[in-house]
Amino acid sequence: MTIQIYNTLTRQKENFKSLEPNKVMMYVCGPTVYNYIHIGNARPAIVFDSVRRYLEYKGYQVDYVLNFTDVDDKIIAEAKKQNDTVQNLTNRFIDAYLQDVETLGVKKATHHPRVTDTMDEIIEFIKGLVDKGYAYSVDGDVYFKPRKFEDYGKLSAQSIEELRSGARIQIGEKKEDPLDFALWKKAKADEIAWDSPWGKGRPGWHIECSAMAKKYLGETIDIHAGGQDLTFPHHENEIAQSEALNEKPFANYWMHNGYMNIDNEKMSKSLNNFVLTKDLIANHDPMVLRFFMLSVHYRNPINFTASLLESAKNSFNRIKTSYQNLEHRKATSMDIEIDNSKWYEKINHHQTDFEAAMNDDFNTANAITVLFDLAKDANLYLEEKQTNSEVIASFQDMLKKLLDVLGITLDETKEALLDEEIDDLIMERNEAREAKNFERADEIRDLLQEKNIILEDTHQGVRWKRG
RNA sequence: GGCGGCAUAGCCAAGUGGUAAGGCAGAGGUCUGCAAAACCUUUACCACCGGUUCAAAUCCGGUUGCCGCCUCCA
Repeated sequence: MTIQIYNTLTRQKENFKSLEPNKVMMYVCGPTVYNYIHIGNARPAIVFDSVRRYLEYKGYQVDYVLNFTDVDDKIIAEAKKQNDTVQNLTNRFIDAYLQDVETLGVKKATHHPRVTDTMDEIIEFIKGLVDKGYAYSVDGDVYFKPRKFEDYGKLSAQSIEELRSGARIQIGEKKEDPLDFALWKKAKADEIAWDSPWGKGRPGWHIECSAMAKKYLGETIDIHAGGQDLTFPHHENEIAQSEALNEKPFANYWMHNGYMNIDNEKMSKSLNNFVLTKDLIANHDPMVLRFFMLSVHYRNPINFTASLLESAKNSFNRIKTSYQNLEHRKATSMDIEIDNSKWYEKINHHQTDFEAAMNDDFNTANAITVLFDLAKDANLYLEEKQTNSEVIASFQDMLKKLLDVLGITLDETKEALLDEEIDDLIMERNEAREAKNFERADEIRDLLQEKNIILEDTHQGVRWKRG
């Protein structure tokens, strides 16, 4: 069974075939680092991390590149505002970004290049485009000419004439055509700048990604991904730059994730309606946020509200609880000699279903449904009078394995020992229950609940969990 | 104006030609000293109108509503 990917370039699902067998080269557009990321920014990080994890699960070695745009107009403006250097500012927010996404279970990229560390390659790239006649310099600026690139508009499905009507020339720009976009921007008096054949300046936004993708992955890559809003102009321009220079396809598959909405409107820095990731995960289980995001197909929009997150938490709890109940049952399971093949078959069947869901353009919503099915069967198994520890372990292993593909981990540290006082209270309650002193038993249960410890009486003894 | 997306139960969300997955919330039941957890049962004129088809949530045309890109944005 092959993986199918919806390719924005062709607007249809295609069978995925990597350039090299068992290897995938993947580039994801990263953040411009002048602020903390909001949960909309976290969506591509999570979604494409799951894509990567699934590809790895399927045996591919994935070269995953996620860049940092660490110099641009907004960064310069923000640094000025904070009376800090561009470098200090960007270092700070790169660290913050990495910390946020790590908390969300995102694996580190193979490479995390920064624009400011890729300056030589960027300048070389621009030189090449100028030499080929795709770009021209005017008074310290360098512009790319989309008109010269025949396929311009192929990703966003727009004709060059239609695009032209919407294009504007900003004051101070010296473009030959409104569609032309900057590859190199001349530095203003006190701005951070690099030397180039066109004088002191810094790169335009689009050229960075073309140069970084080429440097770390090569001239043609397998998958290029990012948010839907990058389709035009950013990715369209990347294609134009890279294919104009390299004369070969830039990326075989283009993937774009849908927006994170808030009150049904796009969450964005410019609309100022965002929720910072760091603020949210300070008060909520980051795995719940991840689960929430993956419960919707990556190309569809997600509306964010507190109650939807709460609902996702309850959903996730179903899987978590199932795992914990398996864990609790381990102690009283024996290696009984009965035929367990039925359960093993079920477990394997769920794995197959999970893969089928993921093969279908990374349909994590359906993959999660399979996790519910697996948890359901685990719960049914726990209804059995006698359980086998190997079957229990198989359920647990499969749950963990599939959750791991989605980048979701179950917190097992809670199994740490309770302190003695609590332990004593549980013992006392057990004695009270045996003596049918239910008043005292309930009192103790309420007392522990105040300490966020929930007791559950089962046929196999008392089970506890944190609330 | 150009391009694109979306509309499925109280809520969220899969499903893109064969008669509606799953989860949350709710209701009833089983189990339990009571709870909890779990299990069982239960909830859909698939925005509207027309067309194609033996058959449409799914394809085509139209209508309405919402959203996005075309300008920095994941």
